[in-house]
Amino acid sequence: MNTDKHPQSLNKEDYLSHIAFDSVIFGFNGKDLKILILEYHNTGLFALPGGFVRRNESLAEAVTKGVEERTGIDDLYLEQFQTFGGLNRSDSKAMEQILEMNGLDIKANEWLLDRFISIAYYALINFEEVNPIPDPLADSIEWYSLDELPPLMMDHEEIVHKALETLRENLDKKLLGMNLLPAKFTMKELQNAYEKITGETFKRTAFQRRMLATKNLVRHEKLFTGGAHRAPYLYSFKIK
Amino acid sequence: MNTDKHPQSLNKEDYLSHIAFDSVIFGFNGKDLKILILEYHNTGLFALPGGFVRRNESLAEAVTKGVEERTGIDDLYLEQFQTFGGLNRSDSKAMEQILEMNGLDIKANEWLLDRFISIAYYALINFEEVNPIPDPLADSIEWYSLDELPPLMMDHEEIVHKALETLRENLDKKLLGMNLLPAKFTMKELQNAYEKITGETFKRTAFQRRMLATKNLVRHEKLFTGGAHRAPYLYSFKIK
DNA sequence: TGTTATTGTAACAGTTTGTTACAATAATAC
DNA sequence: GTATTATTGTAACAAACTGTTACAATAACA
Repeated sequence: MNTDKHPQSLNKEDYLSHIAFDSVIFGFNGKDLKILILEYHNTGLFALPGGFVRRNESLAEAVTKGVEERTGIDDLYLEQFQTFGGLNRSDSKAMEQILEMNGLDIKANEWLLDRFISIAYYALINFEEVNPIPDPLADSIEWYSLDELPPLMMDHEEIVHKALETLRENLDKKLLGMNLLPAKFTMKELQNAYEKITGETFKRTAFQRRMLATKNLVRHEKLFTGGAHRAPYLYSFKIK
Repeated sequence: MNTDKHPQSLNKEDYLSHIAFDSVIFGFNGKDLKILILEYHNTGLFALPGGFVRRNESLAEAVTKGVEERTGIDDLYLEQFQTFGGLNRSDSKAMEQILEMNGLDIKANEWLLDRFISIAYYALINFEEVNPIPDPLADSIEWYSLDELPPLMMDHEEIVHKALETLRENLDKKLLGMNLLPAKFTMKELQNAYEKITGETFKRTAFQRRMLATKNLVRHEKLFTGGAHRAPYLYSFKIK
C-alpha cells in the first residue's frame, strides 16, 4: 500500500475482515436537505463516506475517526441506525477499479474485495459551518440534494433511504436541535427544515405553537435583515 | 469439529470472521415479561441465543435460521435493533471453556476466540405456543423474567437493556400485536402486557378507550371462564 | 334471589390541536 | 412623514383527545 498517498494503512492484519461502516451526513442549507457523497478518482463511482474497523479500536471509535478523516469534518455526532448484510452488498469489480485508479496493488489488498457487512450511521450537521475535504482515495466530496443523488455504489441508495426514514421517526425526539440549523434561526427556517425532512407541510400558527410548547427553544433578539414586514425573532435550542 | 454432536459445522472457512449475532426473544406469560437465555454445558455461563454468518447467506437469513436452530422455535419475526462493537465484547476464556466442555478442539476453532462484532435482534413470541429446545452446545434454554436474569456473558446484559428500550419505543407503532399475546386475549391481558413492557401503569377506562380508538382490535365472543363477575370480551389484532 | 367482583360505557372536565382572525411591525414607495 | 405591503406573533374559538368519575351490566357463587 502506498503510504505516501495514503497515510492510513490498509493492511489486512490491522483490520477486522468483513466489517465496514458507512455514513449518511445530512445538512440543511435553508432550502434543501442534502447529504455528503464521495466520488472516487477516475471511476465515476459515487459512495457514502465509509471505512473499516481496526482490531484495536471499538466500532464507535472507528466510525467517528473514520468519518472525520474522510469528510474533513470534526465533532460529528453519529448515530447508528442499521446494519446491512445482504449478499448483494459487495461489488469486487468496483473495488478493484477504485484500487487500480488510486495506484494500489490489488493482490495486496485482496481482502477489500471480499464480502462486507456494513454498520450504517447518520449525522446531522450545520451546513454553513463545515467545509468537507475529500480523503486521498476520493476525487471530491459534495453535498447532494436528496432528490438529485447520483447513482450510488452497491446498496448505498438503500442505506440513504433507510437513514432518511430513521431521521423522520426521530425528528421530534431529540435530533433536529443538534446540528442541522445555525445556532440561531427563525421559526420559518425551523419549519422549512421540518417540512423538508418529513415531506409534509404544516400550518404556520400550529407549528409555531407546537414548537414553543416543547420548551426547547430560547427566544433571542429579532432579525432585521428581512423584507418589508414585521421582523421575526431568532431562536436557539435549549441545551438539556 | 465433532459433527456427530454438532451437525452445524463451524469451519472457519464457511463463516464470515469477526461477525456474530445475538437475539433477545421476548415472551409474555400473562404476568411477566420474559426472555430466553441459554446455559452452556458445565460452565455456568449464560448467554443470549446467537450465532455466526455463513459466507453464502445474508445476515438476515443467518439470523432467522440460526436463532430457530438454537431455540427450537419456528417462524420468528426478528427485528434488528443495534450492532455492538465495543472492545469489551469478547471473552476468549469463556469461549474456550464452552468449546472445552463440549469436547471441541480449541486450536481448530481458534477463530471463535477472536474479537466479534455482534448484530442484535429481538423478537416477540407467544409464550404459550412455543416449546424452546436447546441446541447441542447448550445445556438448557429457559425463560427468565427480566428482573430475575442470571449474570450474562460479555455485554449481553447491555444488549438486553437496549432491546427492552427499543421495544418500549416501538410498542405503539406496530409491534405488540405481532406475537406477544395469544391469538385472542382480553383487554386486561393487553393492559398487563403494556404495563409490564413499559413499566408504567394505566387507568383501565382510558386504556380501553385508547386501544379501541386505534381500530386495530377486533372484538370476538365473551370469555366465560372467569370469576363471579361480568365476562370480558376477547379481542384479536386486525391484520393490516 | 341476592351478593360480589369486574367489565363496558357514558358523562363531564381539562388539555391539546386545528383554524381563523387580526393587530404589530419592518422595509419600501410616495 | 405617511401609506402600503408582506410577514410575524398571538389571541380566540371550535374540534378532537385524555383523564377521571360514575354507574349499569353482567357471570359465578352462596
